Amino acid sequence: MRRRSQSKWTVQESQFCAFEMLASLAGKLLQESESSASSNASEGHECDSIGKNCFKQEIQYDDKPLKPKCFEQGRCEASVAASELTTENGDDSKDFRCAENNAILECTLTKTDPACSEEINGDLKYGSFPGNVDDHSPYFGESYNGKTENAFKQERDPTGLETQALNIANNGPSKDPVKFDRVVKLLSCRDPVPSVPFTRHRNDIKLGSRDDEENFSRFKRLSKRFKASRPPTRTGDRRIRKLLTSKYWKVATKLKDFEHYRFGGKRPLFRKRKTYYNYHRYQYDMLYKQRKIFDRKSITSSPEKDMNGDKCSTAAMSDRGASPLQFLWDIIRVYRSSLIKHPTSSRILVVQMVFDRLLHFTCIYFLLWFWGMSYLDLFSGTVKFSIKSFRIPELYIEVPESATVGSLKRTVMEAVTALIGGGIRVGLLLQGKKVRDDSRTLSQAGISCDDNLDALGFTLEPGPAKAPPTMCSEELPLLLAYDAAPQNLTSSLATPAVNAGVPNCTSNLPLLTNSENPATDHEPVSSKTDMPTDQSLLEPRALVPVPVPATNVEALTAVAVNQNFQKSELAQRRIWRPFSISEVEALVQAVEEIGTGRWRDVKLRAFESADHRTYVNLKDKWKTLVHTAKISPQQRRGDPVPQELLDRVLVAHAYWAQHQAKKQQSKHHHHRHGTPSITDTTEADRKGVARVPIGTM
DNA sequence: GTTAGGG
DNA sequence: CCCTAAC
Repeated sequence: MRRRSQSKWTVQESQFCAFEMLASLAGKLLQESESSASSNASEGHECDSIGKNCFKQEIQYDDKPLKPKCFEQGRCEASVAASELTTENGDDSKDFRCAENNAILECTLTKTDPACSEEINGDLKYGSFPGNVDDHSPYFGESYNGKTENAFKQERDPTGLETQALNIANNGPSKDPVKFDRVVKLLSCRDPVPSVPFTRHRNDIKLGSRDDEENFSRFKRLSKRFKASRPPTRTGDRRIRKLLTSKYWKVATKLKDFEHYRFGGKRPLFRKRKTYYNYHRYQYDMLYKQRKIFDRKSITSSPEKDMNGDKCSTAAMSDRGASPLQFLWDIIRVYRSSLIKHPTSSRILVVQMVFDRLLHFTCIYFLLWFWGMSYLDLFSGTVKFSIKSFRIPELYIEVPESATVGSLKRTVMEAVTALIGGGIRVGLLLQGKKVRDDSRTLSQAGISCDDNLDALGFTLEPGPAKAPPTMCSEELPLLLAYDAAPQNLTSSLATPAVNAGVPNCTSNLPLLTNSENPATDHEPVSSKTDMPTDQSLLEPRALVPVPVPATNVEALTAVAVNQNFQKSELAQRRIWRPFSISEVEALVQAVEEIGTGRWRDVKLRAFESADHRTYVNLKDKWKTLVHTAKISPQQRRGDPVPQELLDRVLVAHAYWAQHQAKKQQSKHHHHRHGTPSITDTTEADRKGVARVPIGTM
């Protein structure tokens, strides 16, 4: 009997470590497959002898790009899997928010080479549960000590469905189409209501204290060995946060969402940072799934695997002549749309659109993009992953009541395009019925704030595919945040254009809550016929190998992914608005009068009507002004600020700094002696009396 | 909600 | 422009 043990190394985390690790890991795997074209016959042997070190080095976070042989040439595979979950109270599984709260990010690294696996397994099994093993599998039969594992498996997977899924994923789907269908459903999980057993056992695992305890201790042991899997320390966490802020704020935001989804609705205990320890402790409660992905070489050599490997994606994509972008139409829906009262004008309609979740395919796109891989890589054996529950922002659209139906559709289309890319067609529903006459005005069509606040609906349908706009890459690719990541992907983080088209009136608007109407939620808003779905991609029957230049697909994918994410999830950054000279003037003036510690007052006095300037903006601008004033003119960039203004900046800065120091001093003095000091100007400040003396200016 | 400061 | 801490 063929002996093959399987090692799994599974860590589940929220926050950033998972991502950090995955990115690092994926990057290194890629690096290896790229740079190690020349390997030799002694691989297996070498690996046996240095297996532990190999692996340890491999997933170590800190640099050290050592290349263990056993990771070369796609023989080792990383698998990240996550699935749709519902809540424990399965009855509520239709609840949008419930489902949202269960995003799971899970990483499974699977070592597949038999020659290497044993050594590594010895090291890695600490962190893994031996689930997902089919007793009848010739691959696994021998290497398991049946009882415990079986019991555990039963407990976790009472129907065996998951086991089947994994088994089939491992061994290929061709033998039992029916079973495979089930499994495909399970794995792809487009259905927001996954099978109950699947859900339940995971929750059991996550919440069960016994397992938690066990896992945690396992994890601790594991983390001693592998730096990458260490429990994030405060410092580490902080470092990663730092890493992900600023230029990488977008990802940080996204990851925060993960965190939110992961824990937001389920474990109040973990909402607060105070419970940091417990929080992290529970992060390592684990894990359920691993999937082996096809070996790159065997895909090309085995016709059977061709059926569900590489060619699948190629066929599915090219078959429909679709740009990868169009995959999205199948998974983006308007979850709810309604009219909202405009804060000031009754003649203006404000349309609120809440999008359905982006299901896991979109998330896959994101990760592909994140790792700089192409869609085809998904099927060619490098990594496999999915993540659930991305959110795209709500959309607010203002239109005058006198606007036409057509213009509303167009406006929505533009806004949505800004969010997720082009090539969409927007339909308008009123009371569930399509409004077709584009030429009528909204009030003629019966759309007004007065009566039907909730009767409005939209459909998003795939429209004529447009060529993705070219991207400019002004900033470094996000991937560079991880030194191991491939750097050849020219991803762009250019400022998205969303704000231009979408009035940012979120904060001003009273939200109509609890107005969800489940009946309209699942309006067939996406074409059932044209759209490639994730399922169709995995489905054997859908596979009609069509030769297509892979490079095109890759290119398109990269672009689409980038755009989609930069424009949806990542599109909330305020657009950059350089300060004009007159604004600077006003700011300087105000600070001269008010001082540097009362930015709210500055805002109120000088920028009251400038909605796009917050007091934080002003404070930041002052900061940069001071800096600009201090450096030499040659070092300055951008629109030159008149030297006269900069001089005033310096004077005011110095004055108020001194003023503040004096205040501090007097405070201390006051404290020590208990007597008020006449130098205490706090009261004067508050009234705006104090200001930079004219003489000093 | 504001302010201060690092990025 | 963002984020967080501290207030």
